[in-house]
Amino acid sequence: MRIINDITDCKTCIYRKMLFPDLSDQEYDIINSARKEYIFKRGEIIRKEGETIKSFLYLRKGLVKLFKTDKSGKDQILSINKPTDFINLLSIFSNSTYKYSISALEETYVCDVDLPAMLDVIRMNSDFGMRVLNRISKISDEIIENRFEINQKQVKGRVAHILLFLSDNIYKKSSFRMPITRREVGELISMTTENTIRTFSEFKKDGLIAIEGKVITIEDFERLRNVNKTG
Amino acid sequence: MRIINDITDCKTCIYRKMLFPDLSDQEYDIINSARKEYIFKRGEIIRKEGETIKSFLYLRKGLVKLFKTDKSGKDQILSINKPTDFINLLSIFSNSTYKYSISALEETYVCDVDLPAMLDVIRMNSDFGMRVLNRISKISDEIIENRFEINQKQVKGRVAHILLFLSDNIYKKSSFRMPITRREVGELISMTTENTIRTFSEFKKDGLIAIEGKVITIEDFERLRNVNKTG
DNA sequence: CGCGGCTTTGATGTTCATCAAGTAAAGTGG
DNA sequence: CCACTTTACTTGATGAACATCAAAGCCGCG
Repeated sequence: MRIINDITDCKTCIYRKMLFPDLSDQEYDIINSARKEYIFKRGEIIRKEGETIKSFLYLRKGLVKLFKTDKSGKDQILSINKPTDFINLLSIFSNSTYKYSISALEETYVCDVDLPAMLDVIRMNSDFGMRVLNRISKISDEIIENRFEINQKQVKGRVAHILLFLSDNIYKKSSFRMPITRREVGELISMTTENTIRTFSEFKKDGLIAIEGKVITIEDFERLRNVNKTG
Repeated sequence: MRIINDITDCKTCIYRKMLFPDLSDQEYDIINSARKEYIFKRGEIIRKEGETIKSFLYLRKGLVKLFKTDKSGKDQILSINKPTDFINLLSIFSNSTYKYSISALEETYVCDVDLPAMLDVIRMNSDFGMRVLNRISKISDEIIENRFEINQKQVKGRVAHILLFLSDNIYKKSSFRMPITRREVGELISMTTENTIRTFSEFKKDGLIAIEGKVITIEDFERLRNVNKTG
C-alpha cells in the first residue's frame, strides 16, 4: 500500500457526479482537505475485521472483496465490489469497528476521507445525506438478496450464478480473467474448493465455458443462465 | 387489520425517546399528523413483497417476521423483529417497492407514518437523519451477521442458535411459547421441516429442552450454548 | 530450484433432503 | 357445537448431494 496523489481536487474528479453532484464549494473543500488517496496491490488487506473505523472509503478503481473469518479460520466472502462502491458503508454508521475485512483482488485505488469531515458534510447537506442513506441501503440489500439466492441453489446453480455475476456485472464481457481463486469462489457461494473445481470442470466438459489458465470464457450463455435458474 | 387510536400524540408516546428524542415541536407535529396506527392479528400480512413503499413503519408492540418467497413458492425468513424496530427500514431508502414481505407472528401494533413527512423531517433535522442511518445499518448488519453464522453451522447448531435467539433476545426467559411453527424455524435457518422437528426431538431426548405443546423450556443452557458453538 | 499455495481427480462417508404415512391440532362452515 | 378440512407435527426409510480425505501435478516466486 502506498499513498498517491492522483487527484488534486474532488471538484474536478471524474467520480464527482457519482455521489457528490450537489455539494457546495465549501463542502467540497471540507472533504478535499480531509482526503487521502491510497493504492493497494493485489492481495493486500485494506481494512481488517475489528479495526476502528476512522474514515470513509471510496473505491475509485480496482476490485475488492468483503469477507469475514470464523473461529476455525475459514473465510466467508460477503461480496465483491467494484469502483464507485463505498466499500465500508456497511459498518460505518452502526459500528465503531469493522465487522468484516476488505482486501484488494487487483490493483485498487481508494479515496479515504476522515469520518468526522464526512459526517459534517452529511449534517450540512441533507440531500447528500439522503444519497448516502440510499447507497448504504442498496449495498446491504444486494448482499442480503444475493445470499437469499445462493441459499436456494445447489452447487451448479451457485457456480453459474457467480460466473454470470462476474460476466454481467463486473467485466461486462463473456471472457475474463478470474479475479478470485477457486477456493474464494467456494467461500463466496458456501461450498468446498473441491466441489467448486469439480463444477468448473463439468461446465467445461459440457461446453458451457472454456478455461485457459485463469481466463474463463462463457461459451453458452443460454444454457448457463438456465443452470443458474434451475440448479 | 384495523385502525386504532391508542396514541393521541407522538410527543407523549412512550416510544418517543427510542428514536425521536431530539425533535422540535414542529417536527413532532409533522410526523404526528401524517401518522396512523394499525393493529394486526397473528398471521396477517402487514406488507407484501412488491408493494409500493408509501410509509415508514414502526413496530410498537408484537412480533413480526420478514420473509421472501422464491419462485417455487417456498419462503425464506430473513429475520424476526420485535418492538422498536423499524420493520421496513431495509427497503425504504433503496427501493420504491418492498423486497420482502412482513407478517405478524402475534398481535402487533404498528405506527405508520407517510414517507414524505418522514423524509421532510430527516431533511430538517440531520441528527435525526443520522439516527435513522444508524438504525438502518444495524438492522442490515444483524441480518448479514446472522446469515453468516447460520451458514457455518449444521442442523443442531442452527436449531440451538434460534432457540437461544428466542430465549436471549426476544423473551428473555428460559420458557416461552414458540411464536413460529417448525416449518418456519426451518425457513429461518435453511433446513427442512422434518429435520427441524427431528432436531427438536433429539434435544428433548437429550434433556436440553422440554416441549409441552407450543411451549419450549430450555433446561440446560450450558450444553445448548455448547451445541450452538460447536454444531 | 524448491517451497507453498493453487488446482485437479478419485474414493469414501456423512449429512441432510426427499418421500411416505400416520397422528394431532386447529380452523371453518353448516 | 360438531363434522369436515386443512395445516402442523412426527417418525422411519432411502438416496442424493456434498464434505472430507488423500494424493499428485502445477505454477509462481523468492
